[in-house]
Amino acid sequence: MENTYKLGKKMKNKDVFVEKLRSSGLRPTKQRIQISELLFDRKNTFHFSIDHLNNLLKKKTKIKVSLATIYNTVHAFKKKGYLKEILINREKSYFDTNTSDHHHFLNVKTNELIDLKNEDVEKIKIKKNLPGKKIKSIEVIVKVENSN
Amino acid sequence: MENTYKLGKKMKNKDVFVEKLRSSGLRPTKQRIQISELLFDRKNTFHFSIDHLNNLLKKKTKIKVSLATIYNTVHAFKKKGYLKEILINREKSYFDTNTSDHHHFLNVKTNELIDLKNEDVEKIKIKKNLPGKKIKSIEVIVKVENSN
DNA sequence: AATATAATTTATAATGATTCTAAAGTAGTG
DNA sequence: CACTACTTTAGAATCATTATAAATTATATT
Ligand SMILES: [Mn+2]
Ligand SMILES: [Mn+2]
Ligand SMILES: [Zn+2]
Ligand SMILES: [Zn+2]
Repeated sequence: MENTYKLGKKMKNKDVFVEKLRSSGLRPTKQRIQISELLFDRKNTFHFSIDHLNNLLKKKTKIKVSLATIYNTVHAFKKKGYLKEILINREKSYFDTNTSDHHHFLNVKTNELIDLKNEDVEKIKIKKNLPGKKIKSIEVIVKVENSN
Repeated sequence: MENTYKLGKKMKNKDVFVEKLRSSGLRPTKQRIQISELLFDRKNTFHFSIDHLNNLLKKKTKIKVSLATIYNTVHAFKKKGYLKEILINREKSYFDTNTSDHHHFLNVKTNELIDLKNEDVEKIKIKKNLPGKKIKSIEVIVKVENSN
């Protein structure tokens, strides 16, 4: 029953994103729709840098999107909670289309990130607490390298 | 019996760092000795940025040390294993004089880091492993904010 | 102690990801 | 269509970091 539209016709993907943008208070411009399709119209979530997204746009789409708009859009999506930023590297920002709480493997050679499923990490227990502070998130990064 | 020198006289701190530098293959220049004293001649380890270290040098010492030398020295010390780099922020690099394996609280408002003692975190168990890869380190960052 | 050599420091320029600016373009509203 | 606020864009500005290359210094050698 999800993804219905008007007279029960299935919505086109584009319309889903138009809806999502509008309901977020973001005008559904062709740039934002195009970026939404690249980021969210997939079976699996993934991790990307601005540079990576820029290349995707150049390869997979006809419209030209300026770098400034890519930055603007990614930050808008992050602010709305559709993306998370991940800190693995000082040189570049990385983003994650998986916005749930989860942990990561990080290949230190390639900077490739791989999601850890929650069942793959035993619950983290912090036995200390800081007075006047509350825990906002707990993030684990497991750095890995080739084992030969 | 640690920290002895020649005829059993106690080494001066400076001499300790001269020794440490020389045994690391780094010439004991006055800049490196000065930075060593600021970073390592303390009761407790701490976290710092290049900017922070630069301010310390200006306030606490007479000699002038160029920014380039601060960068060079911090990177040399990191390479020798006397410092660790911590990624909490894309804007700046942060370093840690505690080079043991340990986890952190991070105050997301102030970017202040606080070490978690090993006994404060229940052992992290990763139940999945990546074929052909071995775990190099596991780092936990517990983000905290004011709880009012 | 003077000399030679390589390492180090330094001022300054270059880099590069990100942010800013302000002008042109576009979506929504009536 | 006309109006307004939002968005996109090219290009400039920012700023932490790194590179460059000349001057200085540490150390080994005579
Ligand atoms: Mn950001
Ligand atoms: Mn570095
Ligand atoms: Zn992820
Ligand atoms: Zn620490």
